[in-house]
Amino acid sequence: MAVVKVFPDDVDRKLMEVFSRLGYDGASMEILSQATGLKKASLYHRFPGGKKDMAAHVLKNVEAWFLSHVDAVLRDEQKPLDKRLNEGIAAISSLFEDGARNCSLRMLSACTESGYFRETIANSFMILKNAFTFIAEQNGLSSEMASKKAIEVIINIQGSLILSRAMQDNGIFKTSIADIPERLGISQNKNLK
Amino acid sequence: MAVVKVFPDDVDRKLMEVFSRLGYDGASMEILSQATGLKKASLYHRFPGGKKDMAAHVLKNVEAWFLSHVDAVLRDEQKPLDKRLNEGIAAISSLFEDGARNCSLRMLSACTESGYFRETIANSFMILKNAFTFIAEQNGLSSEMASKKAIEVIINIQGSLILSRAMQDNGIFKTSIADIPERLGISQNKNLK
DNA sequence: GTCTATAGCTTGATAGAC
DNA sequence: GTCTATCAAGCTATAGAC
Repeated sequence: MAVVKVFPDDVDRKLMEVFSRLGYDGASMEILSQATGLKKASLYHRFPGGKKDMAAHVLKNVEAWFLSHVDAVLRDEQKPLDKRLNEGIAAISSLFEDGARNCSLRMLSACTESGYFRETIANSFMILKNAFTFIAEQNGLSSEMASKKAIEVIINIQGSLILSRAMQDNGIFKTSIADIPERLGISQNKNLK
Repeated sequence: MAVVKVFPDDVDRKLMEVFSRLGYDGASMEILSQATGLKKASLYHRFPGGKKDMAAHVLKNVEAWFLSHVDAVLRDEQKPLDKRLNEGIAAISSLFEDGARNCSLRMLSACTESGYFRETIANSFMILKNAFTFIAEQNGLSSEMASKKAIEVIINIQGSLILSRAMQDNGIFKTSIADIPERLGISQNKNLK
């Protein structure tokens, strides 16, 4: 399977990496400047609103990424259900570097400017929830149960990411990710291409 | 059931509240001063090492709290298994204000000084893991399975807390918390005093 | 569109009176 | 043990050359 190139633009990717590692308040303009290779004035040229604009831009990129790499994938009925699911899971795993990278949504959801980002972050989580609910329903679960299971999947992704970083053991994330199909009651066919 | 008074000392409690809301980098000395009602110089008198000392002190308090309100409770064999579990869960729920408050461990685990706190944070998570593993083993689970289930419990607490805050719906946390006994295979006896 | 230089403010931290 | 006053450093943000 091809490696998922998370963000094609280098600056976008570096901004996401810094915010997801240090959060909004920990990511200073100096750090963001060094990470991107752009001087501070250049960053202000690209993002007139400053740091808030940069973080909002990262969140917008993350939302678009979830739409194309998870939502669209899980809803692509041209492929078998379990294959779609595996693809979406693999994408998520690569976004978080198999447990080595924190989630930008989480890192930007609790900071001195959290009010400014709240709606965007909630929307991204909702996209994920709806995508997993869709595939769970297609697998035969009731609407209510599918929704519950979808939330559990997101909880497990977020929680295992925290524990993986805290315990410095990516295995926690990997195990949690590997259990997602079973959690949704979708069995794995190992012989699929 | 008596309300669990999280931290008896007012200053300790306020410090915990600020760090758990804004994280390390978002919690400025000015904010910490206003929250505690102590001027900055007074805070430095109590915590010569400054902000790092304050955060470390919060983490030490949290660790002690987990030992007394969760670990000791789950291991108290004088009480029936399900009652112990309910008590520990209720304590955790009150620490996080039924889903309204972020976890200090998480908020301090990813910041510009995260290396300074890493061991303490990992230790607190290990205390929780061992406590839940203990009660799961007592319930008849194999050592391996009990450990796996204990990690799942912590993952669910952390993940549901994130989602609750992001979606502004404490029900997500409450549901996840309520499912813990079932997750450990420990049935509930509603008639227990 | 990127840079150097700098303004103006906030930060973490300290000195010293009481 | 708490306070007022203050410092040097780092911060976000801007002006203006190229």
